[in-house]
Amino acid sequence: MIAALFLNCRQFMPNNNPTHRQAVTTADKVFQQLQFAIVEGEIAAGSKISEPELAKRFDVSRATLREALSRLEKCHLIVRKPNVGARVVECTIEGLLEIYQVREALEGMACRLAAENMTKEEIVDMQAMLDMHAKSKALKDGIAYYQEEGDLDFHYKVILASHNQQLIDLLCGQLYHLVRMYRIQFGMNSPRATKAFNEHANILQAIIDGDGELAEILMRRHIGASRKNIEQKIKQLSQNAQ
Amino acid sequence: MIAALFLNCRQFMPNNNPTHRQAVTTADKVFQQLQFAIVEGEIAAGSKISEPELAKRFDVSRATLREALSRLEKCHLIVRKPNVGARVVECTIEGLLEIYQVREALEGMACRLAAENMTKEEIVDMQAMLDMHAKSKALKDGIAYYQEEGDLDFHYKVILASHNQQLIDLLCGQLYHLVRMYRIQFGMNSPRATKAFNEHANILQAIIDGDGELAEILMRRHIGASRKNIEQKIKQLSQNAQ
DNA sequence: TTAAATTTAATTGTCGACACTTTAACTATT
DNA sequence: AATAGTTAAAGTGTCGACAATTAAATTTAA
Repeated sequence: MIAALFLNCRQFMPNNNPTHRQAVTTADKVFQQLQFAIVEGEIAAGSKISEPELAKRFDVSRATLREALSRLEKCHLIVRKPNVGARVVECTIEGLLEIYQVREALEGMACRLAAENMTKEEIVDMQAMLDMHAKSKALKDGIAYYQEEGDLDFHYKVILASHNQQLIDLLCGQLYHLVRMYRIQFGMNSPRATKAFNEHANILQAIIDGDGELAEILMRRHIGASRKNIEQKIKQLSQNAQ
Repeated sequence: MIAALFLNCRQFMPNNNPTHRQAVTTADKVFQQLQFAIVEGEIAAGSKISEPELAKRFDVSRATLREALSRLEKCHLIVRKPNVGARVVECTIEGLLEIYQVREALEGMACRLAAENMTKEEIVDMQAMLDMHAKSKALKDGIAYYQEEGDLDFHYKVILASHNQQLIDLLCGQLYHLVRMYRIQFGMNSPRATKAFNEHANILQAIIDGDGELAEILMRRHIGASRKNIEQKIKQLSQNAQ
């Protein structure tokens, strides 16, 4: 049971991503594999991307590969220069800060809208999820990792509950792959397990009460706290390095 | 002088867009022309896009055209379905509302960051712009249209002043083309000329004071008021139609 | 020896053609 | 006449090759 959970968790987000459609074309498959490889660091951040090499590696034509690259660019995982080529995006502290600022704004708004638009079914579903998270806290092993994915799942459900397609596309479609990339590459896979859970519970309560204003404030604080937590860890890391 | 202004204004945003690079490749040019055609309504909203037809019309290969389509999809001007094709996005009232909600969140944050990060040069530049807007209010002809572009220019400068590349890409790179499309297709080219100017002035003052919190609140109100204004106009339109 | 200029190699952008899927038209059956 | 099944047409996805540009290597000049 738990083992299966871990197995699935590795690709949790892509599979659970509501904006993530089943791959039908070969360009889709190449895109997904490349996305995974970049997010997980198998293709190093900042490294140059060679179209002929990758096309051979995936055994597809360059046209197909370029279609996949085009989508990677869409979610900011690579950067392209005309007549020069593509590079995997670099993970900088400034970049991390920028993403969290965007998330604070967008997810705050999503949370407000969720409080205004959420259906009863969605609320029940969300409460069930939080209950599950509460029980899993008792487990000794894998708490951090589960909480990590649980955190993402919570945020996902809130975003979906906003019923705003633009927000859903922006957050789930493009931004979250970058978020995951940063978390993995900086080794931040256990952010504030217990505190985060309590914050989730408070946010959900505000949503249930239909208090959009409070829900937005709480979500922004939640994300802001997560950002500060990561910044602090990075600071420690750089101190130890010296 | 004024005539030249008008001439430029027609393509104001694309040219002034900081994320808008000079077209070097032919796919770039096709993309820009298609973008303009869709935003201006020359290619009807909701209409199907035929790759062979457009390729012939622009005298390029389908590969080049598809590269251009890929970028149109990136800024949500078209929607693609695998093995079926692309359609120009439809302008619905719900869609308009969604965009304004996203803008309220993102530009609010951009405004907060601008208050924290703006340089003296940027402040001087912005004050000069507002002074120019104040004088142009005296002109009899073209006030509305100028204010329209002036409004966009103000928002642009605020977004740039946030110094957050993610925000700049999201807002200037993709979202604003949709915003312009909606304004043009719904015929909303003169939103609250005088009121908007005063609001701009207040926002700039908050930025100069370094009061990020207030700057964000004012910007959100400003965009919210603009949204309500448009919603009201649409309501009147649908009433007259009956 | 260094720096500039030229040539070479490699990579990206673009093209036309083919394979597969979807949609439309047509035929056959109830 | 209406529906189901079949066939034909159109459109999208993919491929390999050529053209244009950039980066590297070599040569030449100071």
